[in-house]
Amino acid sequence: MRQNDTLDFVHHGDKYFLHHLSIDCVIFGYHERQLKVLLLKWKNAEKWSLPGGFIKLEETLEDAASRILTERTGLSQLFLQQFHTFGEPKRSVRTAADIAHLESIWKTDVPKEHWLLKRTVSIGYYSVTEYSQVNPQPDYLSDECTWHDIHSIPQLVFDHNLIVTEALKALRMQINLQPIGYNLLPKKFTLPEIHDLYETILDKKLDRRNFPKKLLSLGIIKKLDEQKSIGAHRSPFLYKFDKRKYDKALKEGIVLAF
Amino acid sequence: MRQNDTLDFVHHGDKYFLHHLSIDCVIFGYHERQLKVLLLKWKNAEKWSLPGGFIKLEETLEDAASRILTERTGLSQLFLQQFHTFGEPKRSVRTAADIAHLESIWKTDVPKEHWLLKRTVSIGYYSVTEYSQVNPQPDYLSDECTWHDIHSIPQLVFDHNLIVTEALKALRMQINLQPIGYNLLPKKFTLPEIHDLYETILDKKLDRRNFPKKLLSLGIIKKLDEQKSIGAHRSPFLYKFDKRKYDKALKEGIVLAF
DNA sequence: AGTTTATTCTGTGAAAAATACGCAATGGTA
DNA sequence: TACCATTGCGTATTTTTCACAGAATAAACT
Repeated sequence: MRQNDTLDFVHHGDKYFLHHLSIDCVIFGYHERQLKVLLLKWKNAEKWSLPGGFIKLEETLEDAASRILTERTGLSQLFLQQFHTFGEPKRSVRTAADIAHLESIWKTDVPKEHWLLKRTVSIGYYSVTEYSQVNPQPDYLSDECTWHDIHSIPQLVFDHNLIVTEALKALRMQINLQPIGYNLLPKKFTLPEIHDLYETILDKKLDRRNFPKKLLSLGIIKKLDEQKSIGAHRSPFLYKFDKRKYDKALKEGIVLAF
Repeated sequence: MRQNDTLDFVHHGDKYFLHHLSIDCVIFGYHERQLKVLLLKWKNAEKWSLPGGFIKLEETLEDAASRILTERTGLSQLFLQQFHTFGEPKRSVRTAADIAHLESIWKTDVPKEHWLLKRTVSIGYYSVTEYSQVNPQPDYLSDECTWHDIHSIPQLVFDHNLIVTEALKALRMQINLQPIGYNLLPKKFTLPEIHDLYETILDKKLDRRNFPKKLLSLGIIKKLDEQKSIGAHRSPFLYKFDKRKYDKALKEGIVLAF
């Protein structure tokens, strides 16, 4: 089955997919002050890569990104954001195939003008998710599918290290223009929790006293009368997002300038 | 000659260019409080379009964007910035060809799987230039090549109206993170001149008295001892960019928050 | 067992800095 | 001397910075 899938993809993929184009997804995972990236390890290869794939002939770019992500990792319903398109001439799927388990297929008979040997331009998407509850599943092309800390990313195939760097840059810029956290925090959360989230993503200290003021004055978060017990310390108040104002800020943009 | 070029492009372009991919450039032109966009009018057609073209097999995306721009408009050496990739499934060059002077070629014999009929994903680039000294020249595919005020852009082919809107959004966001003006103003300029530039691009009022403070405190511009004569009015002081700090801000980013 | 002390985290108010804005001063021309 | 765009000044308002008081619990002590 799986071997047939692979053969079909290699030999007939050119009829289903746009040539020269691919999509790569940088999925950031957040949990308890840690920011990670989801990487796949190809079968019989030592190098890691981003989840990626091709675009069907009659599919929007967003749909393709979403489908690829689900196929490769089992994750779905993520908010994906396009951030840059990478197209150095030397990029091609061949390099990948060389180190993957497709090797045996190539060795037998590979026409010089095969679609997978062509130069490939890749459109980059990123997303952020809470990773503690999620259990990503590798597909038939991959051995492993695991989270890697943003500070210790291994060497990746092609220009994928560059893609991760650029995605992180885009995410950090985006955070100043759109709210974040609705999908990353529990329904009710404390100020330290959302504060930690922002500090981790931006990788810098944010003043504990000023931080809530902006979000509160914009009405994006609201204070509740409840408090959370956190053991041997003063109980922090709980907050929740004001979904209407949150969505409005998401749509129209804001200037947080953290 | 020109007809031969066209025929060669239509019949053999598939051997020189990446399929399914194109580049569109939004060139903003600034002059005396006016922001315009450079548009081409195709021969024998009433609709306007952005300058665009295809990517050669062994060419970086940036080189392609730069080459396309020079070929279509005669402009060169512009700083181009990639901002988004557009790929709705219905996009194809065919729609364009239908209304262009290539019509006659299509009518005779056009194979269903011709490369120009395929779905096309377009990578968007933008730039800003001083347009008063520039005289854009249409190429052999176009009748006209003229500047259109940002507030009265005609109906464009495909999704080009959307591309212009998105480019403008990206430019306005970019302005808050990087300095602008080095290529748009004379070596020595007055505060009102650079003030007008920012107001025009952002399309909103900026306080006349506080505006210079940010640029001066960041050291990006420096006051000179000279003044400029502007007729029957008080002579404004001249300023110049501090190229080192300007380039540093360009590279590392700043937060202007206008 | 009850009380005190120590620790660690949350929460706010007051001072400083930056920004907004009205208004007056400047300088060049007619 | 009237005009007008540019410039500078002074005060009101907002935003940012910063330090200490308060709360909750565990451990130590009597």
